[in-house]
Amino acid sequence: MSTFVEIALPVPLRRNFSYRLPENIQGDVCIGARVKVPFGPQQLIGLVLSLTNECDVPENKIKFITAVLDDKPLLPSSLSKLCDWAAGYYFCSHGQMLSQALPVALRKGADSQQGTISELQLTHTGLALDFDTLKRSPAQKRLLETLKTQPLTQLEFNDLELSKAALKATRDKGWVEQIERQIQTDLTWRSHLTLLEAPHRLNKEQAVAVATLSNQDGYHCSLLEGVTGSGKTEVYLAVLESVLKQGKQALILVPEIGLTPQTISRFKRRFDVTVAVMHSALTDKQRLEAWQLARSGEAVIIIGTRSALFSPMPYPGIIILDEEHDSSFKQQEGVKYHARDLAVMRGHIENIPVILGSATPSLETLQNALNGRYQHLSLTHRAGVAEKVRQGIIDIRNQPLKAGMSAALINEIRIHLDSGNQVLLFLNRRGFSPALLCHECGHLHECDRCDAFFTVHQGLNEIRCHHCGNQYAIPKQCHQCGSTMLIGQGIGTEQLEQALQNEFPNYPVVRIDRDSTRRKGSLESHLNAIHKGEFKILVGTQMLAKGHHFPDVTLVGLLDVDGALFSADFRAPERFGQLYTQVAGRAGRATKPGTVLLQTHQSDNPLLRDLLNRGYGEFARSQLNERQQALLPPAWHMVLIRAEAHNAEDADAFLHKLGQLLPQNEACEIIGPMPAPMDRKAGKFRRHLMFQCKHRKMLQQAFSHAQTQAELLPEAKKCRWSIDRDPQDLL
DNA sequence: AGCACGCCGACT
DNA sequence: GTCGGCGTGCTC
Repeated sequence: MSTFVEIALPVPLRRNFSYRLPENIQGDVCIGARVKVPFGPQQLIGLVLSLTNECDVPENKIKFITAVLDDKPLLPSSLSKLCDWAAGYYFCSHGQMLSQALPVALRKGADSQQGTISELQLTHTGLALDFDTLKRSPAQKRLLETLKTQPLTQLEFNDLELSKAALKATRDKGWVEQIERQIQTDLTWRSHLTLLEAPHRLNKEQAVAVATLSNQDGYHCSLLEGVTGSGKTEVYLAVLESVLKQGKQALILVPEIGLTPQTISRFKRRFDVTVAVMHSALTDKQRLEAWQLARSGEAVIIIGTRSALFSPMPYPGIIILDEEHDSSFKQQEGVKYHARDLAVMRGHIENIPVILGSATPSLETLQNALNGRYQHLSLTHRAGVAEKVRQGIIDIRNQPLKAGMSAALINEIRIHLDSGNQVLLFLNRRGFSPALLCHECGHLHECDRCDAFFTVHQGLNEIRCHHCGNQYAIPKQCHQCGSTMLIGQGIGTEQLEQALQNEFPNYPVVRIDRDSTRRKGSLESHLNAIHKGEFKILVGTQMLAKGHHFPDVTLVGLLDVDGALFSADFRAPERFGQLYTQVAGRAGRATKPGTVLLQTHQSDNPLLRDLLNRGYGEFARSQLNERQQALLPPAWHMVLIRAEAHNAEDADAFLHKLGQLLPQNEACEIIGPMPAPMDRKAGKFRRHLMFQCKHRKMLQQAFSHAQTQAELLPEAKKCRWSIDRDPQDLL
């Protein structure tokens, strides 16, 4: 009879915890069940990892389990295997991994079995109501009319895009009530799949892809490389049809920005099945409901962002990850897992196919496709686009610039505007100016907590540090010499917007960046206005590049190619290639050929020439070659250890010791400790240590050994440190 | 991550 | 006098 249990707890500590089992529940606890345990001054909920008879934790420290919450494992075995593997791969504890994988509500102790879902429905009064009396409240009227045909879940209510106020009003008047309904496991879809619309006609390439992808049994990973507008989604839908017809569920992962109501409705329109949507804006309760819909098998299509990867599926059929190159698939806080890599692993474990789709595949995926680990399918035909995009480089060496724009660019903008089209300009720097300069003494105003300059935000009359929360009113005088001659240095989107408005007073300008879209829903309303043609000039940061299509844009300008292409990060060229290809794909359509213009000081740069002349595919292949030469990912494997402390020495000392625990040979490389690209951030010093290995296995073994030792170092307590396996950026 | 404990500034 | 700011240290 076991007396001890090992528990995974959702705390950011890289270890598990042991507890004693009280006599009265010894027989009733199984591996994988949730338990409530005392942890310091609080009670936490953890998962049982194992039952043992012995335990080396000192007698006086070990405590008793408070309660057992589940009588069977919470997660299906495939998911606990995935978490197991991921904990090893990302050098974290099971508890850390589980706190990513479990809906918060379950971590807080919500009932896992009961599976209820709350729905809105009409009350008796509401049913009896004459809707014509609601002429002056159209939103309420629409809500009541929808509810008359069917009850709505919270999520379906969100889809209606009605305000919370409208709902509140109808509830306050006693017309609408919220009830809890049992999730009924309606599995008729498994034998009778109904299509709501006829599939589109596929072109030859699509048909080949669908035929290949539909005839797979068991695990296969495929890269679907399809240029923008080549109809990847139609391929997904056709493959889904065959998966669903076999009575199996599908998991679809999309980037954060890609999960729009349009994307979701694309899937809902085709199949008459329950679609569960999971994204970061859900409340804990909504997320739990979606999770339970997936686990019961009632949800047939589960579509979501990164964390939806951990949705349980009793009838798993396929995993599709769209825009696989997108960096939002990499978790940046807590366990820094990559949803793409874990999706492939999950496919392995569940023994189901995985499709990675992109117009601009990441070098990681491309390498796997080229060496045959993944199947490589291509869609090269852009539907409805006759002419190839015109592309041009504007050499801005020694050119006078107006708010960052050369005369050539301004001229081109005018031509496109005057022929009635829209123009899109990219500048990846928000604010008015990226620095505030004293015209008399040359002093640049620097954040007192970071190694960074303040950005001037003229509209807010503030200077802000974009790296911590620091903000002040724009100073009247120089902090160094007292002069009042302060000028903004450099160009941000806010200034570019103003300059364009002055230059083209007859063409309305809109700016899309984090500042102009801070309010919830304002991005959508801006985008709508753009589609209606209310704006002719579009200014924006990367935000504007991803996922949005503007058919009337015929000119795209990239103002600061140099900043994007030549950053300290080794992935900068890859990212730029992807950005460039994505925006080029957005310019123009059948009747209106598109133009893309790049401003650079390095017009003969070979990278840039390569990208423009040969396209992303070839560019990516030569990049891959360079990474191989430079012993960088994906050729070699990398783990980055970040340490931060109030004084730099503490961080350095720890990383130095850690470095000494790592092996030294020709198949691995230790770089650092060195200052992070931004040495001081939010008042703390940040240091990096990189460990790279030729072989994945060696990195795994060497680092997990070193990590265990490092935890015990006295230096480890003097700083905060984190591990980033396969880092996406080195910042 | 929480949460407690502990030590210094502006308020009923 | 104390309420509360967040630095530090611990959690089987």
